[in-house]
Amino acid sequence: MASPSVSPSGRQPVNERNAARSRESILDAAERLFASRGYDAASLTDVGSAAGVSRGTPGYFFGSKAELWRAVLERCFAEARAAVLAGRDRAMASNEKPEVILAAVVNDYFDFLAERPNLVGLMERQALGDGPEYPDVARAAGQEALAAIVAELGFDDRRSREAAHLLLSMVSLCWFPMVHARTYLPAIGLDADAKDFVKERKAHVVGLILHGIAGRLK
Amino acid sequence: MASPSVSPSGRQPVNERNAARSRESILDAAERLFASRGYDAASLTDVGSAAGVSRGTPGYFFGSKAELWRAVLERCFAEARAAVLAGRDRAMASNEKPEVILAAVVNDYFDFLAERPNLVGLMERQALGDGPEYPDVARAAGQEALAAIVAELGFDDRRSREAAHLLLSMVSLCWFPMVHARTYLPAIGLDADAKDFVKERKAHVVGLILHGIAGRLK
DNA sequence: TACAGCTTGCTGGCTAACAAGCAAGTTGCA
DNA sequence: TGCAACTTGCTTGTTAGCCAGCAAGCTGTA
Repeated sequence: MASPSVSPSGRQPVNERNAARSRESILDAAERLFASRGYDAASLTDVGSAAGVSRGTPGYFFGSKAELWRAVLERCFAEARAAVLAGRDRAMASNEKPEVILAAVVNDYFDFLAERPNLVGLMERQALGDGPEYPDVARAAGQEALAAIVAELGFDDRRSREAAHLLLSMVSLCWFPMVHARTYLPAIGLDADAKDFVKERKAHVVGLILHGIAGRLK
Repeated sequence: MASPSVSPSGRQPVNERNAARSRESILDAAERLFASRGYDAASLTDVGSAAGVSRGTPGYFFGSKAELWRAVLERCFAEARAAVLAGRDRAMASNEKPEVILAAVVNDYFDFLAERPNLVGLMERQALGDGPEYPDVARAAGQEALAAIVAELGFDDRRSREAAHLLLSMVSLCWFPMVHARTYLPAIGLDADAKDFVKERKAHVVGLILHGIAGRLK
């Protein structure tokens, strides 16, 4: 764990107490363990020791395992939502053509997912019904992403359904290879770790999306 | 459970013993429970009672929970592989143009997944590292699907990589909406159960794929 | 044909491990 | 000193796996 900071007196506090820091450590550890092992297989004992606190501390701060799960999901999806909003603002400010923006969105989303394996794992597990259900937790990010796409493509209400399909396709294309990087990809001869796989994949996906909507913009 | 068959004497045997039938019942129950609840959350007691046998019987036939998991995966992927081979043969025999065949493949794959939620759940869980790892189990089906696509599109060796990306895209587009039908789809205003969602979605995916490869065949 | 002897299918009791949650105790800090 | 921030012991429940045993029914023999 992180080495304890030196107190003003210069002495090393052996058991420094810091509720905020402990909470965050627990959330971090739980996020990692829930995402990688799943709700059942990640015990509160594991979470505690990964967070550098005792077995009982996760329960002390979060009340129950189910509440800890919820807190992890909420923090994670809040981050995803913030990323969507940031991406939207960047796109709106850029004054580029929709094609260029879509390509950038695919690019950024790919990188975003690659940097956040925990988010991918958690959402995946939630979709599979792992852990207590909190069905509303992904809604805000989805709605905002959809609104951003609709606005960006200049679609009217009648075609927002088309935008939803397009968004779903983009997400599918970026998401699936992350989840199945160690199972399906090698089975068809692709190596997610190869030097230029990501670049190659991005190009392929951008190509599909742009050809797919060619002539249907505005 | 299935009603016991009538013995030659006409009497109903109370405890009909039938190893083959018990094995299949256990595999069926385990497939369902592993897929829906995950490896840890599905206990051997649950499997036994869902299969109409005692708590100890799954262990008797399969040795351990890990072995049962493997047996379930193997049966499931064997079925998937058979479906790939059947689809390939149908396509080869049809003499249709590649575009038509690709559209049919998307169509059939969509329906195949919709009819086999257990396969989807199991492969998803395997990708997430749930249960003991058997990394080789999906390989045969993937290889054969890839070979079929390459042959069908008339790609040479140099372009088999392109075919792999195309296959990956098709699978991603069909797969993701199945897994996230109750989470992501409603978040972007789509309803997987709506009357014509499937038709609409198929059309969208076929459109993407065909536009994406337009002018790159042969 | 009958029946002893054996195999095989299946059950359920037992155990050791480990889980979550609670409550009582301890320690550092304002 | 008082309270918040923890830890530790305990209870209760659940699990996988082992094992002894029972019963169905086959097989060889007379």
